[in-house]
Amino acid sequence: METINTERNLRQTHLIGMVQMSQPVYSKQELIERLKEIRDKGWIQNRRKGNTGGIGNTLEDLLEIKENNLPIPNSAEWELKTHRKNNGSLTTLFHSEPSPRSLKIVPSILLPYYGWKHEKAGTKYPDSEMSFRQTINAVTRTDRGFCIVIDYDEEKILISFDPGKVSPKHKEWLTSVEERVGHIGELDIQPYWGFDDLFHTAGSKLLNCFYIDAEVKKEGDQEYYLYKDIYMLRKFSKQKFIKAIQNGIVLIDFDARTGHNHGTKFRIREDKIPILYEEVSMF
DNA sequence: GGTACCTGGAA
DNA sequence: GTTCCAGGTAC
Repeated sequence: METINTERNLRQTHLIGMVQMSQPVYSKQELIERLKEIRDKGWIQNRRKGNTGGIGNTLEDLLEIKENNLPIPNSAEWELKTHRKNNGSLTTLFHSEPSPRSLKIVPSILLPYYGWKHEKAGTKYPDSEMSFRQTINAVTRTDRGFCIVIDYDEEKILISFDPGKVSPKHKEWLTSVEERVGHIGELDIQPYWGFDDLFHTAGSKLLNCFYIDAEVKKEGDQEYYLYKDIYMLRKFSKQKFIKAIQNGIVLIDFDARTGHNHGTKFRIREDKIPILYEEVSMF
């Protein structure tokens, strides 16, 4: 395993890499140094115009790494996450489709029976385009009546629907749901994630994490990033994770339209990622 | 080529 | 903070 730590060598390795060899490998301390160098460069132009993931992709370009493949030892145990400061948006932790998987419950049930007409149906998309987008937490129901329930006895978390909690603004939608489903009440089949499966997915992806909190500015239609706060987070905690769900800090995000199910995400409120870990370092 | 993942917003 | 939404890749 070779260690590369100069710009020139990185470039050479990258060129060689294009014809066959592996990426450069850093020690964790060297990766932190590289991240600090990038921070010290100041504002950096987005290199992936038109892609909303530009902030993360641009950082990956600067590190000369492939997506989701950190060039450090035990890279399978590490994740690189980039987040925009001050935009209030959620950070995606990982994706996981709910059980029972065989039912493909999102595209086969939630979207057709509980979805609504996509706002761009008839323009960008076909007239029949449906949408089911819900960001759901365990503390309050959404205005369409969905929430997360944690069942400690059965060791699973599940999605609940209460038509009595649907906001009046969605009255027409509720009526259409009743017509489509045939009756109204709790979901006949509640999507769920078993604790074991969930902890396995979360733990294997989030065990350790480099988390970069970046500032963003825009000049014209061009974005610039300042990769400012560098965190090293170690030892993902299942206990803290389930508690964060219970407290409404971690949410479940359904994200499907007819032509594209973006997948079901576990997401966390801004800047809260460190609370999921036993050890937090900042650089 | 379909499904489940990845990276994330804007209002 | 909530609601609704985006372009991509791995297999």
